[in-house]
Amino acid sequence: MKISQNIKVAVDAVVFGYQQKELSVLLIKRGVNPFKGSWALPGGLVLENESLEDAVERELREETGVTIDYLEQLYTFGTPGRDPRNRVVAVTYFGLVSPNHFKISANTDADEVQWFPIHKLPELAFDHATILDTGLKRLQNKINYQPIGFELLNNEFPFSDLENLYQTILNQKIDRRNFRKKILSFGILTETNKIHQPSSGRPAKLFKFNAQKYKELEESGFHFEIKFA
Amino acid sequence: MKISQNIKVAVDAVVFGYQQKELSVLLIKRGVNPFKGSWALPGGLVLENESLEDAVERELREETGVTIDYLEQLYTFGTPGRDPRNRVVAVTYFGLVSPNHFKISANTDADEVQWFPIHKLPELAFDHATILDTGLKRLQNKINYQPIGFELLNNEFPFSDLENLYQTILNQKIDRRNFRKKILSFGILTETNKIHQPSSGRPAKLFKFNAQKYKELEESGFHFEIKFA
DNA sequence: ACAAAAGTGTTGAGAATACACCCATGA
DNA sequence: TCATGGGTGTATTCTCAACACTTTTGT
Repeated sequence: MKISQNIKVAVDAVVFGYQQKELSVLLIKRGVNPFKGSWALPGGLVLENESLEDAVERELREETGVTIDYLEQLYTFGTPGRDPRNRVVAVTYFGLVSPNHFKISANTDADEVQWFPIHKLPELAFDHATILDTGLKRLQNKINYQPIGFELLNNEFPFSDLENLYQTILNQKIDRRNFRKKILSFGILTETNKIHQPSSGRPAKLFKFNAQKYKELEESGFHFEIKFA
Repeated sequence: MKISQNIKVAVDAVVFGYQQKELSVLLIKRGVNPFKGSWALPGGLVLENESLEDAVERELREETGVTIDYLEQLYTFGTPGRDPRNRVVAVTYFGLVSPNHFKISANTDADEVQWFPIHKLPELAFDHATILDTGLKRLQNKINYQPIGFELLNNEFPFSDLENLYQTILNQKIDRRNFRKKILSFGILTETNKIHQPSSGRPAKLFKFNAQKYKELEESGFHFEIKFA
């Protein structure tokens, strides 16, 4: 049974960053048709001998100059007609970028790539709005049971950053005392002896996520899990 | 930028069934090279104008004659070299089949399709062992926070079936009293007035999963979740 | 009467929640 | 001294875990 199939395979990435208490997504402005001039998720066709992960990383590098800190597969979108030219199956990825990699477009036209706060998104090309939404839901879910939030913070951070991050992503208030108690009880944060000087107010101790410790705990049956009132 | 890309897109399905206290997977015996004669997951190339879901359903129908009761996307495997012929990207699906759809191969050679208990698997073609494992993990995870277990049982079932199902899938003993209490407290089971006569022992009431009720509860913020000692 | 599976409650321990004031710093 | 954000403890409620005997039926 020989089937002549002419479907293209692409990768697209929903990449989140967090700065100044805002969650943002990395978008590029399309330079070619279709949807020329529209904003879209970074991505493109997979090369013949390239793994899917390599393809995403390459596209991100080429189109945005961003260094990605966390990457996992999100979902595959393949409905016929989602690309007006050919049939394109898009394997999408979910990425996180830490603030020190937040600077973008070292090697591309600065007009063509930009962080958009999640509440100020432009119209998106193709079905990218759906993809983005899928990515956001993944983030909102996963942050409750995997320590991925740390990827969106500096290596060393004051506790309030973590609080704010969760509040921003989940879009709800959380109890500061209970949250701190819970997170600290996990024993996956190391207290550094540095302190952070906020623009005003009392200085704060800086903490560090201890990935090594987390792995150990995980292997001995520990589950990171946060619930909110 | 024109890229000539010659990657094929396939779908494969990890389909689970549950009968006689055993969890089984649906496999087919390959009739063509490569891996002719090997067991493999049902699947095949996507047709030009067919959605991915349609493709899985078609392949399952054609190759196994099975009617699927639950289907969701699992993961996409695309490492170059996973198929020795062309580059093939496989979008894999995770399926569940209820006991009344357990009969297979109405329209295919009976030798070519078979349920294999999860602990008596043959060698599998391609990277299908990895895919199967991914599917099994999905099942083991998801059964804890989504009411998908019911898809593996008859429409009406005695409580012990549910207990055994969880024990089988999670491969651990669970406390009957606590389990029943927890599940019933959700209010997503309807007690029928039928009873089930076991081969020996006291007859049991039959229950039914109330999908309507579950949807309502879910919309009002309820989360199905089971934890075990 | 016995074997087999169904059905059923209570108690203690630990976790989640709700809640408000003092502290350290810079302006 | 004031404004700003950091840091901390307790009492109550709820949920989870541990645990064993009685009931109904067929043989």
